[in-house]
Amino acid sequence: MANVIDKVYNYRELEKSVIEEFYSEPIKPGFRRPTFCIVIPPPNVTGSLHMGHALNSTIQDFLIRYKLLRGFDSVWFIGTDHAGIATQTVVEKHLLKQGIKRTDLSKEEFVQKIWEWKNEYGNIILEQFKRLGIYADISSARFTMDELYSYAVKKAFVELFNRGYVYKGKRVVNWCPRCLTSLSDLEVVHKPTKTKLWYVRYKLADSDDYLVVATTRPETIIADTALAVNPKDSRYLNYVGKFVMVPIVNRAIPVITSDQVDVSFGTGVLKVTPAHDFNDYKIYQKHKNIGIINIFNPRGELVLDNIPERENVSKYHGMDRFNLRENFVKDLESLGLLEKVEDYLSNIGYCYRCDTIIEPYYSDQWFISMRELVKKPLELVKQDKIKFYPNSYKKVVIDWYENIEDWCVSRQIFWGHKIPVYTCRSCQEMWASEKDEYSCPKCGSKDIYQEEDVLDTWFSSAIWPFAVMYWPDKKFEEYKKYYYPTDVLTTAREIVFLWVSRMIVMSVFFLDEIPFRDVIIHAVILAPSGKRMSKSLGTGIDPLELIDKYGADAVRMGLIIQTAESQDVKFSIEKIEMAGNFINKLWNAIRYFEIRKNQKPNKILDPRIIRRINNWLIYELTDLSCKLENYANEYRFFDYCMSLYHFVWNVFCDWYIEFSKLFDYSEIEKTVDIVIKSILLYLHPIIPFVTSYLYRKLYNQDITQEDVNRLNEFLKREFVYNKKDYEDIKNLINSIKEVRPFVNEILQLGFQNSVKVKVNFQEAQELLEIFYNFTKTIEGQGTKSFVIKTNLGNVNIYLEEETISKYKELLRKKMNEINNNIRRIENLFANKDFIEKADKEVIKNYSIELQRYRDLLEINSRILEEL
RNA sequence: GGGCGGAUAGCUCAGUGGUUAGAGCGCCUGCCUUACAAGCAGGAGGUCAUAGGUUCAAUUCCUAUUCCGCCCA
Repeated sequence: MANVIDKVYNYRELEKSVIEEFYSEPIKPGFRRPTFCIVIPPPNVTGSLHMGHALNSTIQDFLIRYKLLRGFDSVWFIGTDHAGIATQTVVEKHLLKQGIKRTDLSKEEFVQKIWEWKNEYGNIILEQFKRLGIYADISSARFTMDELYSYAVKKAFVELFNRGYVYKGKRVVNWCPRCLTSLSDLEVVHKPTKTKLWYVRYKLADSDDYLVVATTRPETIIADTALAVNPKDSRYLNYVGKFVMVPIVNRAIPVITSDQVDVSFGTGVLKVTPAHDFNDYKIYQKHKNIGIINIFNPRGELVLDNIPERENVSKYHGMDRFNLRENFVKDLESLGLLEKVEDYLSNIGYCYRCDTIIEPYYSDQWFISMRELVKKPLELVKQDKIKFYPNSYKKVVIDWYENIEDWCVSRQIFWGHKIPVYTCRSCQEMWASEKDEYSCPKCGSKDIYQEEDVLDTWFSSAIWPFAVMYWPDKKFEEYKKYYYPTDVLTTAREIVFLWVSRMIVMSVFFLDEIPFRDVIIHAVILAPSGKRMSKSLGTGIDPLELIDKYGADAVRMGLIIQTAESQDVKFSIEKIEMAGNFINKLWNAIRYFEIRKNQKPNKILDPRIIRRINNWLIYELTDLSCKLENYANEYRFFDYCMSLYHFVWNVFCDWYIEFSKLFDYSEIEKTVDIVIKSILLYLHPIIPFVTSYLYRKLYNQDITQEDVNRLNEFLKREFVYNKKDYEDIKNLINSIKEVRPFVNEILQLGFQNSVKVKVNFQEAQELLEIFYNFTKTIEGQGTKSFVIKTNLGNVNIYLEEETISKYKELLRKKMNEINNNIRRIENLFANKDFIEKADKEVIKNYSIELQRYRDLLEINSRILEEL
């Protein structure tokens, strides 16, 4: 029979053919129990596969395939996110390359362009997922703006609106003057930024005295409506209630008190600019009489309309924030109102999409009132109804819920779900509806309009786990029965608040049910330099290139073995190579047995020995499978991989295969078969391509149809575990390992092919032949020898005359070590406290150890004398 | 400012209150030994960040410090 395994493991061809097999038929939900279900964190529709996706998807696919092989109806819901601002920005840039500016197009035309772009490029990332081999029905991927999903979003909003959780209000929000939209707190990235602290004089209205204010934003002086000092600050108490004149503007503003003023910052006097600063806005809410003046338009340029003293600042009209700052400071200086300027490191907020400095901006926005909504989720998380891996995120989420702020959900961009709120121009009635509306339900007027703002992308993703199962359609009921709540959510830490915690809120609100039982927060893979991987910084590493170079299996396994728990790791290509080498090893091990089927060894030992060895291997396998199950259940993917790695390489290949070379194939066949089947099944969640391929080749079966539980039952039924065999073979291996270095050295000194030994394995005499074979030793005696004491018995190694002096040296060194160990343990025993307080088990172990060392010392010193 | 995590071999990372702290890569020695040179057999290499404390025993637990990273305000 011809060998079925190629000599060379060629991942390219192999993976190409297996991909076709994987996706030849859609993978459909089975609606049968037991089920296992995951929803994917939907990647942005603009995205292309990056390292985060690769790791995240590998983990999810691991779980999906692992459960699949354990008889579960394993379902993975996938899809993409419309990613409002992100997509709009990408398409804007795309159009700009063609010479089209956003402002050249009407809103409708622009949205049309985005759809065109989405239809052309939007599925790229899903196709890329195939390269990773994910076990999911890509053909039925959802999109957060597909028709049904959009309906779900509207339905959700309307429900919240009708139950009083939505309100519209004028507030200071984070505003991006480039994207021209508000942002939620979570969409603002704070970065320490070098700037200056300007010390500005504010003259009192009724005297020449003045107060000095330190500010990082002198341009907003124009919008000042008060100065504030801390009520405990005795320096300024007699100024409280007086008025000062805003420099240049010449507006009289009061000096007020506020606990929020930090006495140690600057001069301890704060300028209050409610429309352009969050803290100042808070002060304003308690002192509404001071007023609020918005001086910027949405692009962050000065407009005069709201400024009562507009004639005093008309020269600045139209200047943007930074230009205004420069000019304003210059004028302050020339007027002698600038006392000093200091360098200052300030934590400044930037737009997470375009990196523009955020402007706090007073504007009309829609909010979801969160305080009530998080109450139940908070309890559920506290009670561990949802578990976090690692557990430390539990506290993080709890803290966030406990300090929750209302959620600004309106965005002034074009791409997204329009807020489904309508207003009647005739009677001012305002209502929300998931259907298109044409007339006022109250007065019947047709003169109505819908809100122009769209919803925060994260609003639509917050309902993802159930919307993806067709909520609120009737179909959802059936899905819910089988797949809700989902089992695991796997995601990156950066969206724990943006997404994870909000999904819990929405799921509990709409379904009175948690969305998932477990949340895995995986590591962040940094560039080798330790910096964040980023395309714009050029620090990104493209997983697709890695797949081309090393194969998807190696990439998957390589990613898993470099990320244990959630500690961030620097990407190491060595781990990918390590995985590649491992797969090659596996390939060749399996190939070896294919070859052995038709080949007899030169030398055949007593079959009783290999039967013991078989038992040892089965014992190791059983032990392994217990460990693997625990690791998988605890999401310890690293440990899962590495224990398989060591079993395959250091147990199966290094020892079993080498042993097997001395025995007839008929003696190993049954054991080899079950071991190979097992390791292929266990490895399949990590390296699906090569395992699918080999399984088909060896057994002409689809590995995904197999069941680990059945295999384990078969193993229990057909094989015996024999602890004695296990321990003897283990000891044999250890004794070989102990003797080898010495033999190795002796052989390198002389011209012998083997070293003479006298071995005393009293209880395992039949293993001697193996021992000789594996240590390059022969049974025989000389005059001088030294002893190596192993768990199986003593081994005397005989020396040639010319090597003795070298070995004396070695022996002395060895005895020195032994002496040190003896002394260490003797000291321990001399300690009364130790004898009294240490565990008896520990003391016993130490005394056994001590005896061993003493025996060893005795033998060695005798040899030293005799040599 | 508040919170969290990290510091272990040259590099990237595991791990542990109790024998001699491990892996991969790199390095050194010897091998193309009939599955695999993507390999085999060996070897060198560690004050487990620093200082205290708890303990019979600390790299492991506690406290402080330093450095690095992240999150929140």
